[in-house]
Amino acid sequence: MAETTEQAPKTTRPSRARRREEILAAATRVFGSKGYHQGSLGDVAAQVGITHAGVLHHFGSKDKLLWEVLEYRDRVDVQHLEGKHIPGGMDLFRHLVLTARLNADRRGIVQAYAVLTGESVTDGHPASSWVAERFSVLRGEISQAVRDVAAERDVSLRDGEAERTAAAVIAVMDGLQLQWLLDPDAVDLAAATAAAIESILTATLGGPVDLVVED
Amino acid sequence: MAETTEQAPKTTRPSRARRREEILAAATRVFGSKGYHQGSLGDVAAQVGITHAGVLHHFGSKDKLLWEVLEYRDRVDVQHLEGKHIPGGMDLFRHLVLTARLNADRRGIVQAYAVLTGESVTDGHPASSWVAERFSVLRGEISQAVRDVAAERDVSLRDGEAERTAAAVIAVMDGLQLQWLLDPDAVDLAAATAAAIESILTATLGGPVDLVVED
DNA sequence: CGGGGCTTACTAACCGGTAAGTAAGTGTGG
DNA sequence: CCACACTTACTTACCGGTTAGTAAGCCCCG
Repeated sequence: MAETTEQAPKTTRPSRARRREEILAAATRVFGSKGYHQGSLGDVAAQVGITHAGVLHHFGSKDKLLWEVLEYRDRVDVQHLEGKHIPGGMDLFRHLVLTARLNADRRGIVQAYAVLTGESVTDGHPASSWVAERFSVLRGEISQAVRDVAAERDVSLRDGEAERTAAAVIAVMDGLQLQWLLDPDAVDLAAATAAAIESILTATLGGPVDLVVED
Repeated sequence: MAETTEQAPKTTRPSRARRREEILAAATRVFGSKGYHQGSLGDVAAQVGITHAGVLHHFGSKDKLLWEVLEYRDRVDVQHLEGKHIPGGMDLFRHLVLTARLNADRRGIVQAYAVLTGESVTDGHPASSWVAERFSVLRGEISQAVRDVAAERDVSLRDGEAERTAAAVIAVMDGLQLQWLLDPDAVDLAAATAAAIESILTATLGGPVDLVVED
């Protein structure tokens, strides 16, 4: 594969920042398609046309690269929000449904998330605390939205019901992603996610909800 | 009879069947705690006090060992059914809730399932077809149960709604397991699973469902 | 002309799998 | 009832391949 290293394809060598971004994008693809343990620094390096030592030059170690990949994913994930901060109340659930719809065309990122999340359950995995923290934050945000909407509608919630609902919403999104990744024809990610969230919310709030999104 | 001491095999070598079972149990622990790629044959072998070549003597290759581990998990998983075949109709959902309750005390098996399922999303993973097949069968069984219960109640389902509901039920179970594994204090596996399934079914069937299980 | 970006070269650790040897059991014919 | 043939259950040794990480040096750009 490394034929002639001779060639100056670009006018200048990419700047440090740009090169790092290239590597992060490549690492996302590699870790997403092969997992963290099975995806090697050599694989990542090959995708940007350098050697694995070149990658280490920028990130120091594989673990540090993973951490930056995870932060990078977060950045990309909220990119379409375009500055507007993460919504609350019923808009949060519309945002989740919209995200699922967008995800149906971003298989790579979804796969990276699924693989790393599953892998993080293994003992001492470098991503486990990141994933756990992420779940915790998400549960907090979503359960707050549940409480807000319930208050708005004068619905009283049982003890811990907001948290249970939040966990269920996250769970159904992750679980559907998994099934969709393994068999895209068997599961319509956007439709199934919307229907499931609607079911869960309707049951919790005791009345119909409107998740229609137009944009 | 009097002469031939039908001795308990304490000092003798374990029989083939027993040894294989020992190795399968060890492999379940290893793959569950470290994943398939990261868990080595040496790890498995050490747990039964032999070398990695000894493990290969019994199973031929690491891939074949994994396959038998997956079947082994299935066997253990339905063990509590005690001969009675997998139920249908509303009993199937009660069975799922019961399984979740039992799983809360079988962390190892749940972890193995979660890790291998997540890993299976990677390209060319030896377990991917097994997991995909498993999801497919489960969706089929559960969607049939949904249709049966709907017919029983004279509820008409929209096109593909039974399948969507089935996918959501599986998804919420898997997703909650993931969150529970990463933070057992934050999620009550049994309660959250029961509540989520009840929500989804209630929405699909347009009326209350009874998931109470006693045994 | 200096330093960052990168390569080449190397190391030490593992990995799964194979081959060959060995000790212990099992079956059987005389 | 036992000797001999054969099988089973491993072990030790080794192979080729892959891995992350280190060290040192080259080269191009500003």
